[in-house]
Amino acid sequence: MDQVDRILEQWNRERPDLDVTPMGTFGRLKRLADQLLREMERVYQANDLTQAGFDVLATLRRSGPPYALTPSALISWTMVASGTMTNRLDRLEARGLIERRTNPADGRGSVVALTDEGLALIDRVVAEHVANQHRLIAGLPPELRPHLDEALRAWLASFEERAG
Amino acid sequence: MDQVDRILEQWNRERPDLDVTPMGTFGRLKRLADQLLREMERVYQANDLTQAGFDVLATLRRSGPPYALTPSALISWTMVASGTMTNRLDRLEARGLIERRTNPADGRGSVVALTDEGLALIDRVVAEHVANQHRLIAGLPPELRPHLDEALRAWLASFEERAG
DNA sequence: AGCATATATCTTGACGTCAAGATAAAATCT
DNA sequence: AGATTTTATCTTGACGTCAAGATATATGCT
Repeated sequence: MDQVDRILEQWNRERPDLDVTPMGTFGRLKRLADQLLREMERVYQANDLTQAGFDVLATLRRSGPPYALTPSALISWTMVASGTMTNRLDRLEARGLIERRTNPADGRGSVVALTDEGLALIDRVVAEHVANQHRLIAGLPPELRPHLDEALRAWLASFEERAG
Repeated sequence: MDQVDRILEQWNRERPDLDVTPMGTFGRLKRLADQLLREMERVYQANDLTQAGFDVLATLRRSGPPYALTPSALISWTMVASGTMTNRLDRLEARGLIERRTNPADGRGSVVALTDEGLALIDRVVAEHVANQHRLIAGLPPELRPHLDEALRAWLASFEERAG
C-alpha cells in the first residue's frame, strides 16, 4: 500500500464507474521518473550544471571527436523544441563550455562544438553521473531489472513507431 | 535497436571505461514518461486545462465531498513546492474552478474547494483522461504489465521509505 | 537565371517550477 | 501571560520549456 494505491482507492470510492487500473502504472512511472530526475540533479548541481546543460554536453561528448554537432542534430537527439535548444546553447556558450562555429556546409546553420573546458567537464561529470545511476538502481532488485527493461522497451517502441 | 540502444552504443565506444548498463533503464523510463505526459496533455488541452491544473482539481475531486483541502494537503499529494501550488491555485481561482475560503480551524491557512463549475469540469475530464490512459497502455503487451507494475512498485518503494 | 518552397536557427511571449525569503498566526515553553 | 520556535502560505527572482512567428539561406522547379 503505497501513495499510488491510496490514490486509486480514492478514485474507486468516488468514481466506481471508472476502471482506473492503468492509472497505477502511470502514477508510479511518473513518480519514479520524478524521483530519479531529482536524484540525478544532485550530481549536475554539484558540478554547476543543469539537466539541460548536461544533456547537451553529453550528447556532444558521446558523438565522438571532434565533439561537434549542428543544433538540428542536438534537437533531434534531445527531443526539445528549437527555442529550447537556442536557450541551452546560449547559456553553455556564455560559460565557455561550447562554441558556435559557422557551418561551412550550410550558411543557414552553425556547428556547436565542445571547448576544451567543456570536454574536460563533461568527461568528469559523466563518470559521476554513471556512478550515481548505479547507486540509484540498487533500489531495484536485480531479478526485476530484465522484466522492467523488457516492458519499457516494448511500450516505448509503440511510440517510436509513430514518431519515426 | 532503439534510440536508447544507439546512445549506449556511443557511450561504449567513447567511454569503454564506464559501465553504462543502468543508463538504458533510466533513458527508456524518462523517454516513456515524457511521451506519456505529452499524450495526456492532449486531453487537458482539449478541455482548457494544464497538467498542473488537472492535478489540483483531480486531487480535490478524489478526496470526496466536500471537495475541499488545505494548500498544505494539496502540496503533499502533488509533491510540488509551496510557491508552485500558490501559482496553480491563483490561476484556477481566477478561472472560477476553485475558491479559497478562510480556514476556521487555523488562521494561518485557508481551505481550497472546488466550485460547482470546477466539480463539473473535473468529473468530465477525468473520465476522458482515464479513457485516454486505457488507449495509451494498449501499447504495452498485457502479459508484461504485471512485471512492469511489480518493478515500478519495488523501485519506487526504495524512495518512499526515505522521504516518509 | 528567377521564383517558389523548404529548412536552420533565433526571437518573443506566456507558463510552470523551484529555492529562499517574508509574513502572520499557531504551538510550545518558561 | 510573554517570549521563542514552528508552521502555513505567499512573494520574489531566476530558469527552463514550448508554440508561433521572424530571418536568412538552400533547394527545387520551370
